[in-house]
Amino acid sequence: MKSSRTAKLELRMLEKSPDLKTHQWVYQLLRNNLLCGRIEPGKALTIRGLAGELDVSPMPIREALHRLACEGAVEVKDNRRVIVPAMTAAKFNELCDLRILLETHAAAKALPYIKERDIDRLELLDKQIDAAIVVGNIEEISLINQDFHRSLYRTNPAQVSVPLIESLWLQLGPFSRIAISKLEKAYLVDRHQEAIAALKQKDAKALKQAIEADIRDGIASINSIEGIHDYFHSNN
Amino acid sequence: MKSSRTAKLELRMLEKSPDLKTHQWVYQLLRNNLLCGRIEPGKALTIRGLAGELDVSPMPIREALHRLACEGAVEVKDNRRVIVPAMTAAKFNELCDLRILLETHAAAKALPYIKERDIDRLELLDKQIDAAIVVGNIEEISLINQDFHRSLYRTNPAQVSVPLIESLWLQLGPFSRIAISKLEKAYLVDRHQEAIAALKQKDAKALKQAIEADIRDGIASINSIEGIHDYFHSNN
DNA sequence: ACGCGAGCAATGTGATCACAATGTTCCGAT
DNA sequence: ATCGGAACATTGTGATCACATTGCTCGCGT
Repeated sequence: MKSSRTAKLELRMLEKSPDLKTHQWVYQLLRNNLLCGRIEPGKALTIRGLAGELDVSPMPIREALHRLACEGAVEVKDNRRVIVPAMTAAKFNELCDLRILLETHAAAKALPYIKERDIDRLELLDKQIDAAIVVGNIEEISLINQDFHRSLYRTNPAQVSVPLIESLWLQLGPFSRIAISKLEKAYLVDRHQEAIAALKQKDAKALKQAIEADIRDGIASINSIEGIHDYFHSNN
Repeated sequence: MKSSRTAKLELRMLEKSPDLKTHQWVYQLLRNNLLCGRIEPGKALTIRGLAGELDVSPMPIREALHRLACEGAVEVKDNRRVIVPAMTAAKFNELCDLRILLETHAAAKALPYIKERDIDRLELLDKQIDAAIVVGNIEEISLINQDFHRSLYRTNPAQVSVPLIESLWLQLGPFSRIAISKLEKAYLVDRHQEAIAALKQKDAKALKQAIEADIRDGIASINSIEGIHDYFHSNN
C-alpha cells in the first residue's frame, strides 16, 4: 500500500495578491486545499517542505500551520509532527451533529437581516454550483457551496458562529473528499432552492429544515458509499 | 477618562514548567488573564511590549497572539494593531445563545460516558468553587468554573465541541469580568449540584436544563447590574 | 541473517536582524 | 493659535541562523 504520508502533494495554487501578507496567502492556500480534500488525512506536513514547495521562508508557513492547528484542520502530534488527522466514525457523527446544530441556528439568526441583494447573491452562487456540477468539478462545487452557506450566515452583522462553523468544515473537508471521490457520478443534489424559497418567505422553520436537509443529504450520500467504513480509523 | 488602551497591565503570572514550549506558556498565560478578565476590552497588545514584559523573544508572543486571534480572543485590526475586541449587546446575546446551544449539546453527548470517577472529580471542582466564593476570589471562581464545564464535556471521547466552546468563553471573558466586578457581593450561585444530580440519574433532559440554567443565571446576574449597558459599544 | 546502537539527516523552536508600514510628535507656516 | 507636514519612534512581518530533539539509516556484533 502506498503510504499517503509521504506521497507528493499537488497543491492547487492561488495567485498571491500583493496586499495579502505572505502568511495569509499560505493559510488560504492550504485551507482551500484541505477543504476540497486535496490534502488527504494522514498526510504529514512539514514546515521546511512546504516552504520549499511554495518558495517562501519557513516563517509564514509556521504561522499558517499553527492557525490551521488551532482550527482543528491539522493536528500537532507530541513528536512535533504535523499531520492531517484521521477521521473516526464517532468523530464524523459528532461533527455532522454540530454542523446541523450550528448552521440551522446561524441561518435562523441571519434570516431577519436578509435583503433582496443577499438573495440575489445566493441565487447566483447556486447557479454557479449547478454549472460546476454539470462539468463535474468537485473541488469547485465544494468551495462555492461553502461560499453559499457562509454568505447566508454572515448577513447577520452580530454573527460569531461562522468561525466555529468553518472549523467544522475544515475538519470534515479532507475526509469528505475521499468519500465524494468514491461517488460514481455527481448525483449531488442540494436543498439550496428550498432554502432560498424559505428566505423569500421569511420562514425560519422552513429555512432551518432546508439547511438541515442540505447537510443530511451530504451525509447520506457519503454513508451510501460502498465500503466507506474502511476509511474510518478505529483508534486514535 | 483614563484610557485603558495604554494602561499598564498587571498579568497574573504562571510558572513555566520546562516541558512546556515557550509559546504555549505565553498562550496559556494570556489566555488565563483574558478569561478572568485581567485584560480589559479595548486594551491594545503589542508583541514587543509583551516580549519585554514576559522576558522572552518576540517570536513566541507572535504565535500566542495569532492563536488567540484565530480563537476570537483578540482582534487584529487592519492597522495591524492587536486589541481585545469591545463587546456589543447583539454580540453578547449571540455568544450567550451559542453557549447554551453548544454546551447543552456537549453535556448530553457526554452523559453516556460519565463514570463514577468523573462525578467525583466534578464534585471536587464544585467544592473548590464554593471555597473560592467564600473568600471572594473571582478570578479563581472563573477559572475553576470553566474547569468544571470542560471536564464534563470532555468525558465524551469523540468530542469536538470543547474547542468551539472555549472560543466562546474567550470572547465573553474580558467583558464578564467587568460585569462581575460591578457586583456588590458575590451572590454567585451555580446549578452544578443540579447538573451532578442529573448525571447520577443519567437524565439527559435534566442535565441540559441544569446547564442552560447555569449559563442563564450568569447572564441574568450580568444583566441585573445597574448601568451595565454603558459598557456595550454601539458601533463596531 | 537478524537485532541493535551509533552517527547522520531532518524537524520545530526560538533568537536576532532588516525592512516596510504605521503611529506619534514637534516645529514651522499661515 | 491652528493646521499640516516632516522627522522620528514603534510596530508587525519575514528571512536567516543556532540549537535541541526526533526520525532514520547504515554498519557492527552476535
